[in-house]
Amino acid sequence: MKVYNTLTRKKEEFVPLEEGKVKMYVCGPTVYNYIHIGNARPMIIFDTVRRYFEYKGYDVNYVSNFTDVDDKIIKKAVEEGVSASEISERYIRAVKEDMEHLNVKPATVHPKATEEIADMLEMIQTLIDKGHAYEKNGTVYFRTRSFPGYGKLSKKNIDELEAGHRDIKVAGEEEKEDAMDFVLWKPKKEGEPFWPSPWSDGRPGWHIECSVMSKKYLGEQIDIHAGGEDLIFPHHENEIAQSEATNDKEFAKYWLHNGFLNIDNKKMSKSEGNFFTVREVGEKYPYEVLRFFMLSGAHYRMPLNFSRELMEAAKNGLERIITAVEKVKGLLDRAEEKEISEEEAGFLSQLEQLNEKFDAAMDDDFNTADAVSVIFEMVKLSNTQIKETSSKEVVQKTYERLTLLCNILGIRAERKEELLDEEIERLIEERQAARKSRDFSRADEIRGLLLEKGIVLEDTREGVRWKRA
RNA sequence: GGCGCAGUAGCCAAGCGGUAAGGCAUGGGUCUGCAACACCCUGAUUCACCGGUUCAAAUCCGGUCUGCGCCUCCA
Repeated sequence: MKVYNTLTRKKEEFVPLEEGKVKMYVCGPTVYNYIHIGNARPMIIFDTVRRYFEYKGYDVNYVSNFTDVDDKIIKKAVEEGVSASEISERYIRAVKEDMEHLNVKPATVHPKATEEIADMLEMIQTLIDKGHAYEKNGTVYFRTRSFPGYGKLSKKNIDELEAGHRDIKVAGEEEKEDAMDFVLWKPKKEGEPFWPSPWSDGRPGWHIECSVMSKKYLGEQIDIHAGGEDLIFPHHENEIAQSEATNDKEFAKYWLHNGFLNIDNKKMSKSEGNFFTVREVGEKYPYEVLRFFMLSGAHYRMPLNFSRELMEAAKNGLERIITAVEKVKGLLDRAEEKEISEEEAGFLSQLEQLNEKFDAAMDDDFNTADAVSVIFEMVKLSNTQIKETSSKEVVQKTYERLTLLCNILGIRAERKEELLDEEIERLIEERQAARKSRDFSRADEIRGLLLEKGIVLEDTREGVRWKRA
């Protein structure tokens, strides 16, 4: 199994620190608003990574935080005249709902920054004691130049960074020893939430959170640390500096970063006004379409463009998979238990081969786009080979394989069991009666009527099927 | 200025040294009362461009053009 490691800029064979176990940390959202579809990309990608590891038999300890104290949260709280925790609690709830809709499994632990302050104070103190941090007027800074490996993840050179930002440096923060130093702890301003500390009443800097939560829930060394590519610098670079300076051990072995989700080939941003929340998209498309789009649209490290046309294509593609799964499922009850024919034996071995092809795609740095294409190949195989006369064992195996692969990608491939209201049921029956008596104009009239209600009918050999438009 | 990514059919996209996966869309056909679904057929002598290496290149090397990202809060 190969994973692309940002640290080495190479695909590497995945070797866990501990046999059979994967410890992974994924930087979670700052909860000051509903998440947008760009936030959803890493959630879906790394949830899929996790599912694949689990499928491979690993015991995955998956930690993803909520940053619940931050300038943006405070700003929002002030705007609404409520407490910061009210804001963060509200949006944590919303994120969890969105995650559930997107079929993102809850993390093993979802730590919140505000509940880990004690451990942060401890790590900051250690850094001060070891000479990696210093305090000035209640603010604690990390002494960046004291960590020799600084820049190894982002491949940046400290001196070049400084040169490029002389203008910004002038803007403030003159009390720092060095422009590259970053904040570990900062004093409160009037009205802001705060926690007592040896240096000042205040709150932690952003980067220290992840170092602390990762250590607390996964240990000093972890297998995988992941997040969006924009976090490489400075966030992940700073985490490495803090964690390795504290623990004197390599922090994370593999660093995985997903590419951006773009709109009209431009990065989503609030200033451009070109962003959509997960909920907005969810009003127009089923959530599973969004998930399918994210996994089939491009490799996770590449930028992914979002547009109506591409979502339509994803919707139609997913529909094809679901239709195939439903067909096989429908045949399950009716299929006869009988000896497998020679032809079917060949079919079964093809199924097996496709499953291996799927694994090979996923083994190659989680190539979900390729993996999805294998599902399509399996769909075609199933559509052409599985019929009413197929033996039960073959139908069963096809159904299991198809749903297994979909499950690994977190794609819900079955329509929800849903009861139609009585009137609709009655209309469908009436239409069937009309068709039987060859009153096709009445039958078509009813079909049109149902379509207006968002019900699409399909007359298959196995009877009438319906789905939501 | 520094670091990095990408350019493959109408659209999306895989492939990363051995002669172009898959999906969507289009057009034709089979099935169907019709429609939908499904199936069959329809598509790149060619992978931005120019050189080079090689028996062999979309894949490696050099250069050019174009688009994008990071370097500041950001998934």
